Amino acid sequence: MSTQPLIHRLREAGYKLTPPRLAVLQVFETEMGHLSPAQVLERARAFHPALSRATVYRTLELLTALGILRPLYLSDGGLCFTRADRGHHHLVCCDCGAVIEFEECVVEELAQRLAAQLDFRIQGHLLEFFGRCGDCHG
Amino acid sequence: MSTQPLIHRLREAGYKLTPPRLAVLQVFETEMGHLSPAQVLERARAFHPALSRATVYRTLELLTALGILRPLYLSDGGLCFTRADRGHHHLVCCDCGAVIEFEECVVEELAQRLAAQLDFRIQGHLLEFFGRCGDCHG
DNA sequence: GTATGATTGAGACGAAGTCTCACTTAGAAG
DNA sequence: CTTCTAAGTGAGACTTCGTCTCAATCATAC
Repeated sequence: MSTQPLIHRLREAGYKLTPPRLAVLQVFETEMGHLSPAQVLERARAFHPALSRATVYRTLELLTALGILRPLYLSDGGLCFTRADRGHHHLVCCDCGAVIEFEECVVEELAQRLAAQLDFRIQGHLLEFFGRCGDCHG
Repeated sequence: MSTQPLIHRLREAGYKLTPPRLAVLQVFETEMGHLSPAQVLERARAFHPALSRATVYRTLELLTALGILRPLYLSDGGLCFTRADRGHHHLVCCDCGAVIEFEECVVEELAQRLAAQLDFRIQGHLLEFFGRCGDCHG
């Protein structure tokens, strides 16, 4: 994700390019994983110290609507955001909350089929397995 | 999901069988979809009017630990619970929030492979596609 | 029936997200 | 460059949601 084309997308959609928005974009430029709104706020203040909590939420919502970010609800209870240009695959332990990520993706073909059948433009996916990790099932 | 064997599981695990726990179990006996804690509270009060919010959370946590329920973090922002004995497959529209469920499951084989590789006892899964539904993409 | 530890309800508490509003600013127009 | 204006912002009040505490209650074993 390079910031340049994203700036274009903002302006094409009629939104202004402001320091707070740039700061949030910059955070996700270097972040490959997922971040909570509080983490985004903390990191984005490195670029724009006056950034407020409300603006972080507004910007995350905007970038989600534009398909640049996507929300991710992890099993530890928190809402996070991640870049929309990747799939997410993980196993979550219901007991200890451990998250194991894996890369293998078996859903691309299904995605294309569903997109065609349902007239849905698919941007990404989340595949989550849950159960007990080796430490927790005795 | 019949309540009888679940009652056994509770007692075998050393937990008492109380009216609040029964009430929550009864709610999920007739509910095929997912419910937020607030919804569970509301519905379970039909069976046990004095039920408190704290107890709902405690019971949901307990039933999750026992593998009877599982948390589900939907893209509309809320934590829900659903019966753990099914997979969940849906498409979510980032624009309007519409959720389209589908049944086809392509992950069973992958689940078994990962379980073996990672020593993980898999109880269920969530497969979520996101993007824009037919109404929202122009 | 009694004893006892698990479970509960109520409400205080804390964290997280939303809303409002006066102020600021990005971008357009001249 | 300067002016104008609607979009965007920060601050903080507010609401909502989940957690914690603790005295009272209750399920179960005996």
